[in-house]
Amino acid sequence: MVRKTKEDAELTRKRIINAAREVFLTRGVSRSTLEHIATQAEVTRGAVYWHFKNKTEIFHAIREQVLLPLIDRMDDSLTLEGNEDPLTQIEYSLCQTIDDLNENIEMRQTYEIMMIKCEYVDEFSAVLQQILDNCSSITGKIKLAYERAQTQNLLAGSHTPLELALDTHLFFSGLLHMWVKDSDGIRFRYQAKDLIKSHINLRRKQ
Amino acid sequence: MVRKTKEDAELTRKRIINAAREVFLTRGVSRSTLEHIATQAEVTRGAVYWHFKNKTEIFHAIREQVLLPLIDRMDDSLTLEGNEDPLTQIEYSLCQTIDDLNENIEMRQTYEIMMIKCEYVDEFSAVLQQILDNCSSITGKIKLAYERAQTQNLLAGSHTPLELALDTHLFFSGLLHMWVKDSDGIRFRYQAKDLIKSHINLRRKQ
DNA sequence: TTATATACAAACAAGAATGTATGTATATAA
DNA sequence: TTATATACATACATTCTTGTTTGTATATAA
Repeated sequence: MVRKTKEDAELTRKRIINAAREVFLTRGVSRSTLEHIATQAEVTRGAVYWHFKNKTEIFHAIREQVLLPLIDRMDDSLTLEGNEDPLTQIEYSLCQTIDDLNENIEMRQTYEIMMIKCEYVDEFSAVLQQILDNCSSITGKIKLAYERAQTQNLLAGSHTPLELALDTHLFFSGLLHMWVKDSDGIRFRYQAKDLIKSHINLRRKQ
Repeated sequence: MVRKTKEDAELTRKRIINAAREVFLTRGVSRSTLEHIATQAEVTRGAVYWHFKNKTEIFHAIREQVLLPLIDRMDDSLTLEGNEDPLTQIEYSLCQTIDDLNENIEMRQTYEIMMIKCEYVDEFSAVLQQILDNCSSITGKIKLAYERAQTQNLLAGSHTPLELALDTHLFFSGLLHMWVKDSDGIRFRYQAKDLIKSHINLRRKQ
């Protein structure tokens, strides 16, 4: 039977997005067909084509649903002058992301899709540039925090905030990739936050 | 015309592997058809099916061609007692990998395929476990080097070799991912070795 | 109250990709 | 010298997907 009100239609749209996330996760983006997604969403391909032009548009919808909130949160926890010292602020910010991954299924699934269930070619290759831009932005935020740490004489050694920020960002990128791949949780998921703490302590003057 | 000798056949096999690497790189693994690969290799699908059971087998052939030599080299440069101090040994070992990526087209292409042109589902998901195992192995090697560094009192701070090794490995994982994504070279490729040097200096007692 | 746009479902047509089966020329072993 | 296995090329049948088109029930605006 046909959905009726605008609210119903919006609900259908969300069902399709959620269904697509599940299907992408288990079958990979390429092997997922609109029929798979429709079935999972308990609608027909007609509904899918009504709400989205094609699979790529669904993909982007999934990305936006999760990534936009994340960037905001990351921004806040790093930029806002908190009552914590800057190094602890960085530590908490990274740990917060790990907590998010653990608690938020949609975010976890989306990260997994973006990292190991998607091929960045053709329509998707533009996403790579977005990712790089995003990284620059995050590194910039971390750098600001390290600058404050430097001003407050919290840092061990004589490394520039930029060096430290790049190193931290690369560490965290690696950690996220491993976190996602380590679906058993044995190698990285359980100790992710310890690794972060340890990473930050490396820079802390004792 | 039909290839004749065994040497010719082996040559055809290699042509197919090389062709597949190129095709995978530009079209992604999923969207690459055996017809694409055959055309690129200037043979027909008949030849491809003669040498390989299917696309997955070609994928694994590409992986083995590059990854096996790499592991050996990484092993050597980290395990062998060189005349360098252990920290420099780690640094050189990581830099060596970057040099390899810059110089060896096949390795560069293969890394790019494995990281951003492949979906790890179904037949490919087993590769994830291999990657994790590989990472454990590399982390173990790095840890040994850090242990020697500790014995020689080269380390700043009071961090365990395991902590340091995990941190270094995650840093390097992140770096490789960024290196691959940064096809312009602007953000990471040009300064990759500086980042490594900086990372190692962070641990060095001055 | 009626016309129209909305929100889908269902049917259709076309192309693409895969695996297999068959054909064949040549090297090689007997 | 001949039989056979090798190393492919070619042809075929089948399945999957996709995009589009058509149909239709219902909400909503006029």
